[in-house]
Amino acid sequence: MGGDGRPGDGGGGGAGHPHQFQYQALLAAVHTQNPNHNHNHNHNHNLPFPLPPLNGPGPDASTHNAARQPPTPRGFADWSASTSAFTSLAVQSTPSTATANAYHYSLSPCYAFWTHYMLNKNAYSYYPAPNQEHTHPFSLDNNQAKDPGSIPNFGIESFNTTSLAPSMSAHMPPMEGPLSTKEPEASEDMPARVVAIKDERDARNGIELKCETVDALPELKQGHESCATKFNSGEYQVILRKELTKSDVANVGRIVLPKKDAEASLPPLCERDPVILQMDDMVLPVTWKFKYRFWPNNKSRMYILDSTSEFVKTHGLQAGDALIIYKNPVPGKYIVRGEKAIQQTN
DNA sequence: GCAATTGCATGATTT
DNA sequence: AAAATCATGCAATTG
Repeated sequence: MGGDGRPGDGGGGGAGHPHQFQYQALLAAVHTQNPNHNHNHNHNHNLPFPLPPLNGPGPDASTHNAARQPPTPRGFADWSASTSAFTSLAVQSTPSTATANAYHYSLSPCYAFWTHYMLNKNAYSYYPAPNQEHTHPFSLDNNQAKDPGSIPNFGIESFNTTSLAPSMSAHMPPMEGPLSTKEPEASEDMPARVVAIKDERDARNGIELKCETVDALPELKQGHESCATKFNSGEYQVILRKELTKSDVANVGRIVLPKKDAEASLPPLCERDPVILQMDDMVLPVTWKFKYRFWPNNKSRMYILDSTSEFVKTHGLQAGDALIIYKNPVPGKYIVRGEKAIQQTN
């Protein structure tokens, strides 16, 4: 049955996925649009932010599972092609001492930067610009600060990231720059505590999440890996990370989610009724609509994220890559990102 | 009848 | 060793 969370609307021609190409074209576009853009370093000035024609990011990225973002501010959604520049930057490995199966959790600088930028740019009342006293190769120095479209900086606080998951922090390269005002890394056996936006409780059908105050999370269940990225009064918290398996990417567009994380951070699934989760793509101007549900399994449950094939294809995710879900300051939504595994250079 | 989806069972791993 | 979790294959269902 197609009930699939196809895009904004009944995905008529589900079979062909011409859209992935559009997305990719979108991504690629930036490169050509911003020839100056140096892929490797020195982004501290003259960042490729030719600024988004808010009225129309061009490509018809609005179909399918994903709905194009409206020109209005919505969490991470409000951006345009220029932003995809970050994608290109993302392809870089980290110096991590990666162990064999190490998590390649790396908010690569580009992402960090992107986030940094976008938050500043789009957050409106949510997130004023990040603290600029951080110096970092990617620090936004003056650029976005001058972005006419950005909101004024109200007393910026620090933008920090707190890594919690033992497993994650263990491999997560210390985030640099703006993102690295990180707390003393939680050591492997020391799961840290995280402050999180508490809203799961109120999350009824995944649509009415209420973004309340920042509050101490009771206790992210043991082992729950999480990473809170803090921006002033708001936080971006990694609520779930899944290293994709063959079946996650090759199958029928469904990804098995780690039970613990799913139960801890996604809307509760009371019945068998699936819940549609809207997730803003972290690098594309689209909002994915995934069907979140579970299968009874033995005496337990298996949590599934459905209708993910477009997302996977669009990001070219393969086994070994990862799916990362963040909490979105926008009530009822999440932010999703596909993370390519770091290629190991022997 | 076929292809795409969905639901479930089972074996492998991990805890 | 037992229990829990998860990856995956496959049957059932749907369009």
